[in-house]
Amino acid sequence: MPELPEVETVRAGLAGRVVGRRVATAEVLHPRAVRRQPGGAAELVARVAGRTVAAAVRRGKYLWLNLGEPGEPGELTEHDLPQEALVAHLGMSGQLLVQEPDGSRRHDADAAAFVADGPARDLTATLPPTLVRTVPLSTAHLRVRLTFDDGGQLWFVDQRTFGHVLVAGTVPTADGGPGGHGSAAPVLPAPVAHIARDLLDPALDRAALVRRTRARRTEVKRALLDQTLVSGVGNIYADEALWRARLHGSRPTDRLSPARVRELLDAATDVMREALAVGGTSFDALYVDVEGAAGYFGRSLNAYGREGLPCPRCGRPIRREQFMNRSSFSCPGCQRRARA
DNA sequence: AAAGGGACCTGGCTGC
DNA sequence: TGCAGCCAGGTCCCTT
Repeated sequence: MPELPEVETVRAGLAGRVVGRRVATAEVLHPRAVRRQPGGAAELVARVAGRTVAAAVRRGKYLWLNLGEPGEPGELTEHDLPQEALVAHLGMSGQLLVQEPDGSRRHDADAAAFVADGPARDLTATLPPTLVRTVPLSTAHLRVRLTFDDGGQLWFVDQRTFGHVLVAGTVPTADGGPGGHGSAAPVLPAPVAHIARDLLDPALDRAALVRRTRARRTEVKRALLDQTLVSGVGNIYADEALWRARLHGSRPTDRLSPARVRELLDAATDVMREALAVGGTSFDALYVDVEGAAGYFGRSLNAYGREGLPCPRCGRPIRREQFMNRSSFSCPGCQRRARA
């Protein structure tokens, strides 16, 4: 499942491949993929055609392509504020794939390889053009296709159709900082304005986040998953962060000390940084059947998907519980429930 | 107003 | 073997 590290891997790939290219045409092959687009498919096609991609930006699990003004291809500079963006959310199973005019296919796995081996793991670095790998690819779930002037294409592929794309206008950020990772412009698409900054965002006010978290009257896992509080964390990284911080997800946020909240946020930050360093492999979890969720994030998962397996810290079998209609994995020894 | 729960999806897997 | 039912979960929307 794409959470922050996976979406960032995709964003880095787009930054290296589609920025600077001009969209010639767009096709919507499944209406549900554009269900959040006012005006529907026709509107999206009309608003994206003729626009040049100025930047690939991400906040949490949302990513977007800033669009240059129509009729002025490539004229949008870093000093201009983008007025519109093509927004994408991958949902559960979405992928953004670049197909080159010569028929070669580029996949986000390329970006993963680069992030893993790249110099200083610089997230802003563009990808070397030599890094091209052909991967098997199915058009069975192709939902939206952009074709660039040079014949290259950007595909939005999504099996479970929880993802979506739309073109939207931008609004200023609430704090005046950059809208997201990948652009310094202090704007972000209106449909993303309610999404909080994520844990890898340099403009994140961590002290304020600790205060806001403790002000919530809810369970701590629910808070971690609330994208309006802090973004980018999904079910998998939430469980891993809670395990590292030795907290059970049901603990009330307002009874945690500031130090404990900081510890948890640091754990979530660390686990996502580590996943990003190996490119995030959660897409494979859908297709690879190895010991439940094993195969995802390699050997690094300590709790998620490990029901019955020994806790790497204390050896007690990891337990599985239902929470928010999802599975939660935790160690009964290291992660004690809150007292009643 | 904040918090919590259900709906939306598809395909692989399980069990009868 | 076939098939019904379960399960995965991110986000929006509605109710309380």
